[in-house]
Amino acid sequence: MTTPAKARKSVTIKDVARKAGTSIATVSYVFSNAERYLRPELRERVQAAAAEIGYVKNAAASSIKGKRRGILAIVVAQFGNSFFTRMCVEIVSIARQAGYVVTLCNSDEDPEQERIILERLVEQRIDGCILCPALSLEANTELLRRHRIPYVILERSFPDSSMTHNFVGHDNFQSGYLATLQLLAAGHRRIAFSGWDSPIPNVRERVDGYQAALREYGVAVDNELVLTDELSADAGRRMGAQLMASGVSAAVLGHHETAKGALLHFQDHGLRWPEDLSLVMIGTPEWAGVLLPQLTCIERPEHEMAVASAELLLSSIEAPDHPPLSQLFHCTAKEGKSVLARSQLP
Amino acid sequence: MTTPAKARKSVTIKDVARKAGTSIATVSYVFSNAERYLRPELRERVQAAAAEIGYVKNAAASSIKGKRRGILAIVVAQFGNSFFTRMCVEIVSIARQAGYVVTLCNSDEDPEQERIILERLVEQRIDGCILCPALSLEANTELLRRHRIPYVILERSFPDSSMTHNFVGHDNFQSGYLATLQLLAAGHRRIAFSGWDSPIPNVRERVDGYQAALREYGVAVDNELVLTDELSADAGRRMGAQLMASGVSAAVLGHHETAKGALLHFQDHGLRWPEDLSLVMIGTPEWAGVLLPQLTCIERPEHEMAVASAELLLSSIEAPDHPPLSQLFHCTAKEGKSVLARSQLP
DNA sequence: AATCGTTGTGTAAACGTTTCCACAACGAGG
DNA sequence: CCTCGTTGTGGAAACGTTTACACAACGATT
Repeated sequence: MTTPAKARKSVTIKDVARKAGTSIATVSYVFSNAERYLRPELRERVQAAAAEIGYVKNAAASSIKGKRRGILAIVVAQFGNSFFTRMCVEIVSIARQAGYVVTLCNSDEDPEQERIILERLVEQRIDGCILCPALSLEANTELLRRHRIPYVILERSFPDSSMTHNFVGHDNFQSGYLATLQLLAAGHRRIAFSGWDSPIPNVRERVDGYQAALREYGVAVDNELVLTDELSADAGRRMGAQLMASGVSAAVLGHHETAKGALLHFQDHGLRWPEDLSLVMIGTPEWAGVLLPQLTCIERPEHEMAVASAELLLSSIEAPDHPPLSQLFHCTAKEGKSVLARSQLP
Repeated sequence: MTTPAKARKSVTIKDVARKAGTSIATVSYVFSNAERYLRPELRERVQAAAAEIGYVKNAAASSIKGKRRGILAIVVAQFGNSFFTRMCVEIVSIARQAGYVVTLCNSDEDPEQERIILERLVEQRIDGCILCPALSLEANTELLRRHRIPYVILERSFPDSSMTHNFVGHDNFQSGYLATLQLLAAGHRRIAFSGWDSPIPNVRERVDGYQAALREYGVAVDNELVLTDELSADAGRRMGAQLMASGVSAAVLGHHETAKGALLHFQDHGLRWPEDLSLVMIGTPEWAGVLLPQLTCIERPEHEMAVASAELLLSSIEAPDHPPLSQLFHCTAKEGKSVLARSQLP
């Protein structure tokens, strides 16, 4: 009777030591302690033995002796959102250069999912985390703090958070302000705002910026012109219809997801931009590049934000007791063809 | 002189045991061995103690005793490609339900990057991997096989691979065929193909499908009409120009990335579809949803493919010695407004 | 009262690393 | 020839878990 081929045990440091005719300590020094001086001949002999039997060190085992884990995580609330996708790509590549593997997670705007994800990440004893939180902040960052896992809050800020958390995000007030300014400067006075009806402060801040810009131009703020709805293309279509009915000459599309629906509605119903309605959109989704006439977009400095958050995380891993840092980035207007200059009449 | 606050050691199973007045074995049973019977009172006491001092088990430590690691990985060659992004979202969510955390990696079409990534993943002793390989297959899957890490090749197949690898992908021949068929059926006869000039077989197979469809309709294959170029919007623009100059009445846009450039070129130069040129695109990028007139797209069954690859991976983790399985999915045409029916003249 | 299952609990030996520390080998100085 | 630094190497004790196994406690059988 033949014994069934049983799963071969994995190759360990011991096997390498035996093969190279040395001790396990030496092998460990070769792979995990570059400072330690070893006779070059010995070092090479060990490496050759390792290569021959296909040894790769076990990061899990090494981490329980206090070495760093080698894993970072990014937890975002909207993984499909290309703003996050693009930043993730950059963050992952920076992290890899620093020797980390990155776990990407999607909470899908669900704080409960987020909690489950973070618990699993804590189980894995990740070295650090970049978090774009769903809805609320305290509940889940508490978990990270208790386990002394350095983290950076990305893009979504909450009141008073700068004292307790590392933060990288953009100035939502400014993006709302800047968007509105494009339209005001072109002579528009009846300007609507459409956006996501969200409990997170970002949207509210954009509206505040919008209103501040209006006031600066002496335009009365009309709350009827602030439209918000849920985050879907259908909701966007509804708002598109409302915009068409509202009689405004210009609109700020405050969130790309709903903007998509509004634009589809416009196309379906023959509304042309900028002839019939001037538009400025906050954000630069993939499709903004192919849609003509090109929209004027308020662009977030994605690259800088990705670099900043990655570096902030890496440095707070190095210095865990460093006081929290906040970095607020500003947007720039990327001019398209969607704003029509209009005679300056009331 | 005050001692500096040193990093508190992490909470371990021992602390819980001490707090609950029991042994570490019992604590371990509570958290990692659901079958084991324990007095309910004891179980609860342990859980309460753990909650109180904030214990979370260390997955790394538990994995070195042979328990599964709890980490899967997806390595794709084009992370920004929304086809992959959307599948990733689904795979991650299926994996999470099975208790895994998923690491997402981007090789950026670079086999060397891919190797580095896979080596790190092996270091982490991941439980399984879904891989969309850059350029070649053998070099890097060898590493996974040697470490007995179950894997599934996604979307990119290579000759003879079905014997050695698990595979989930779509039938590129069929997608090329189906795209061309839309145009042939509408009466077109001079039909161009534009696509990515890639060493991976996918594109070649699409061209084969395109040519097979032509032959089936008795149309002579003209190699001049097969355009390929690198993967960029600029290359797409070049091909757009070539298409306009070629005098064809219809074209298959064989890859969304170059298609984007071609469409921009068309828009810039006043070429309208379907009036001036009928178009069918293989793939459904985000922007296909907003561009009017809506393109007829050849759609891959993303959802089914995501589910299939996740389940294939999970099941080959359960049964590592199961022979490799290949699943080939078929595309469907999603009709838009970009194909003009044309009188059946030669 | 001695024996025997049951049932529940804890001791201790792994797992694959890292790293402290002891010590071997060796040439130089007495 | 002995001692003493150097310098390089390896023995062995951790790290936080899991789990085989021994055993305590207890009621039921002889």
